[in-house]
Amino acid sequence: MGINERRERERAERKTLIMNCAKDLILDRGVESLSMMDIAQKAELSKATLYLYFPSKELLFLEICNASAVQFIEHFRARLCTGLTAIETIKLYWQCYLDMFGESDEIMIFFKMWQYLAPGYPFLSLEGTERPLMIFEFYTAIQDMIVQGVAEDTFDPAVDPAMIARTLLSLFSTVIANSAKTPKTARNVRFIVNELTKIFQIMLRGIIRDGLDRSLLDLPALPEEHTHKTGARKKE
Amino acid sequence: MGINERRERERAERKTLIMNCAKDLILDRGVESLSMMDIAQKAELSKATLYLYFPSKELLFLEICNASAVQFIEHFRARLCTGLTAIETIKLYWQCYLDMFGESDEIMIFFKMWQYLAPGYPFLSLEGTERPLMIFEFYTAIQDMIVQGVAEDTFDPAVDPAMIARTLLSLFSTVIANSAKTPKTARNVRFIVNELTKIFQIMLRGIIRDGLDRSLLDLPALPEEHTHKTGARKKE
Amino acid sequence: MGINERRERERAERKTLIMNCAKDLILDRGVESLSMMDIAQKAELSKATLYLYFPSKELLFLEICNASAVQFIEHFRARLCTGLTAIETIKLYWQCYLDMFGESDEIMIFFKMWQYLAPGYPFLSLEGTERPLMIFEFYTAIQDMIVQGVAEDTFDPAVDPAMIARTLLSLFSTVIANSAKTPKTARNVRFIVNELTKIFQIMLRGIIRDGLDRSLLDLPALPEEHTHKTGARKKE
Amino acid sequence: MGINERRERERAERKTLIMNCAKDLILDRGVESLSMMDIAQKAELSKATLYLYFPSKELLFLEICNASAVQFIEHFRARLCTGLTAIETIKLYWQCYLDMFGESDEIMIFFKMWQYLAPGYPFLSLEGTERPLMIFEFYTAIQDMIVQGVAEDTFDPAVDPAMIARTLLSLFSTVIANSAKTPKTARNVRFIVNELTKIFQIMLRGIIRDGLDRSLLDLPALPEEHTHKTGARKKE
DNA sequence: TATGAATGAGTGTTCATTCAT
DNA sequence: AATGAATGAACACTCATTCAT
Repeated sequence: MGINERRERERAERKTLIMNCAKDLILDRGVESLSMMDIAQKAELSKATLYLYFPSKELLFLEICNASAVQFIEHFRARLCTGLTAIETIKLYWQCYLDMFGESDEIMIFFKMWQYLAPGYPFLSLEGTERPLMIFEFYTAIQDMIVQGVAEDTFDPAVDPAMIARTLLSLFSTVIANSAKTPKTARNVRFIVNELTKIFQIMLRGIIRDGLDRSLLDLPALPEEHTHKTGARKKE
Repeated sequence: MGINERRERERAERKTLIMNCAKDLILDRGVESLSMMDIAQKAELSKATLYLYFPSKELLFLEICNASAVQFIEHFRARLCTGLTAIETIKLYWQCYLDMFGESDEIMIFFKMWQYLAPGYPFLSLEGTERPLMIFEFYTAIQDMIVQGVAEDTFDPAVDPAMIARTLLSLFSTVIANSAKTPKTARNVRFIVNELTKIFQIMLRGIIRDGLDRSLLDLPALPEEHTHKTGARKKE
Repeated sequence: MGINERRERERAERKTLIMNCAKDLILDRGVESLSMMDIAQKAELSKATLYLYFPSKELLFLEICNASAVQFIEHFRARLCTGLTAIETIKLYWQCYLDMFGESDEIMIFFKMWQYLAPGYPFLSLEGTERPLMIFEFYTAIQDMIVQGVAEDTFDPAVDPAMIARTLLSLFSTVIANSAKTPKTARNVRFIVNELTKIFQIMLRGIIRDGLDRSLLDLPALPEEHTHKTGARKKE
Repeated sequence: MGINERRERERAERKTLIMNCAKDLILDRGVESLSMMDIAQKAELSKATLYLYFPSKELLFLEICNASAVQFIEHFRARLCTGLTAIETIKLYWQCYLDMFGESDEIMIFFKMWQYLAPGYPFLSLEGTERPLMIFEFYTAIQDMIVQGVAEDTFDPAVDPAMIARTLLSLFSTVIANSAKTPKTARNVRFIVNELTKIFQIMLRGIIRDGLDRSLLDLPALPEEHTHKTGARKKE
């Protein structure tokens, strides 16, 4: 069986290689204008070889999107512990966003891909899609926190947790995907993160139960020393 | 002179025909995959004929976008009167959205086009674009209202009006453009409008000055009799 | 009959107008890239109207070519008088070239058109062409002079007059048509004329009968005062 | 390594196939009206395949032109030896033209391509062209010979070598390119060659130093047995 | 397993020509 | 007589996908 295992490992490595090349190109030049030939050239493979690992361009893209989503979700789950209040969980979730955004480009790739592959999601066809998108995890995680917050009497009981989850995700998606459009040198991580934080905070204030102290919701700010970090992915 | 007038009228009608065909296709299948040949076929014209009315695909698209923007802005301006408080103006602005959204597809087309033509706007390159996009009007209108609200001591003085305007516009854009992706038959105008209303209300609650009564911000709901109306554009 | 005459006169005027517009455009931008729409716009007529006066683009061009040829030939014939030796006639012919080249753009238009319409002529298909090109007149005129020169014992009896005529015409054509490719401001009439004169003189020296004094063949040089004149056609 | 070599050989063969198809079409119907689709059809390939071998139409044409130029220049250089007088070198150069013209169509293709790619050259923009055209070699070779002839006191010191080179090249170009326009069956190689020879001889006589014996310049004639050969390229 | 080669179906755009009015 | 409108056929070029080797 050793030989089969090695085969599978090598196959996985090749897949990862291809996906990483595609990711680099997505960051550089966007999803729309990305062709299979571009990816093949970057990976120093032939176009035909790409099709040995991915049955189509669409599915390659989908896998990239999911892989990035998994990275975030695992990052989040690794830090999640039991016994947290809704507010604490939300703050943790938020901190994970900031971590990922400051330290790697996976979040950007995820949102760019998502907007390309399922632009309407999650505002529509939540149930209709047959594609196994990890996006669902992002969505339910937020939703669960809101539900918990309502149960804990922190959030206005009139809020619709599903809608809040959709809206927050959409906002994050828009802000982050757009920030990816600025050239790397000019992209100001700190600015984006602050923008996101403010929006998030406004949304939370908007759903807090009447009478509670708003300062409960103050979110962690990006530590000063992250300002100059623009992402971990190395460029050749 | 009668003949020249008729000619001009017919020409304008033909332009409108082409733009309407393009709009229908945009609503059906999105902007990205829309080709000049598709439009020509829909309009039952030759591709070359399109070029008699629009010098390029880009300018055809821009004209569609602007025409839709103008429709909204005129609708809004016609209802705008002096002496309104910020909150009243915001409610009016909002009502105009609802009117347009319930009665025609122009808002949808506008937001789809916008996302295609200036995808990062207004989150980036506010000043950088040299294209005379009506989008700017949408943006400044919201911003002005927030500024007025801060001045009137209705909104939290800590808010950044430009950021709020960006965020609101982005939310409207995302929700509406995405709602356009659902098949016509299934699209539930009432659902979308309620969604938008709730989001807007949450955002406003999030920026209201501490201590003010939130019910000040209650927005007009879509009247019951609009529920079954799904848009004025006829489909062949 | 007066009304018919006026009609015909007006028709001729319109034809001339169209041809002049085409000529201007040929001088400016060359023959290859010249479209019927360009001509129509310049003439402030519709494309369809052009077809009332010329059955096709090709025949319009042909007529322009012939008209320019006629201008030169008439210029030459008006100055031709009986009793001239071959050398004298050649010098006269030459002087007419210089006149036309210095004073109007007809020669340029003619050669440009010629190269476009019948690029191989007269090196080939002298007899094969069914198109009534005035080019033939240019050719036979030179040929006749060479024949006369041989008869008068000025030129080497071994020369083939037809071939000399073909070659000279080809040289003039190449030099002049190419000179038209330089931008108007830079075009140095004097340079071109001197170039042509030297080439012509070399050809004549090459065919003079052995033993005759070469200085017989010295050609008139362009008078100094023509240097700054670059053509009579006015530009709007 | 054998497989790579074979691949490269096959690729070169396919390139040659495409170029040869293009050449045939150029000979048949000229450069101006030649489209990529024509070439693809002739080569029994798809249009897209052509782009696997040549990045653009322009570069395909340029390569054809240069390849033909290289053929001539190599033919000439292979025969060039040191210690020749200017007259001898000129005669050799000439003989090489005749060889090529009698035995293959490369000269024709070269001149046709040249007129298409750099129509004014060398009469204008000698220095302005940034395209690495082999044409330059043709030109300087002739110029050098004239300079040498003047130095050796064979040619009239008043001649301008650059101008003579321009003129001769233009003549060759015109005659040969034009001769390519006659239908293959009718094209009389002998006639063209004799024509060229006479013209060349006349030009040389026109610039020989006064007093020298003209018979010095007698050029080699095409051997009788070449008369019926009309070119080596086979037609399907 | 990997790939070079190939291609069909497209893209936006241009233009000489026709025809109803 | 004049023209606005229309178009078919063409153009150079691209790209996701297939297949023989």
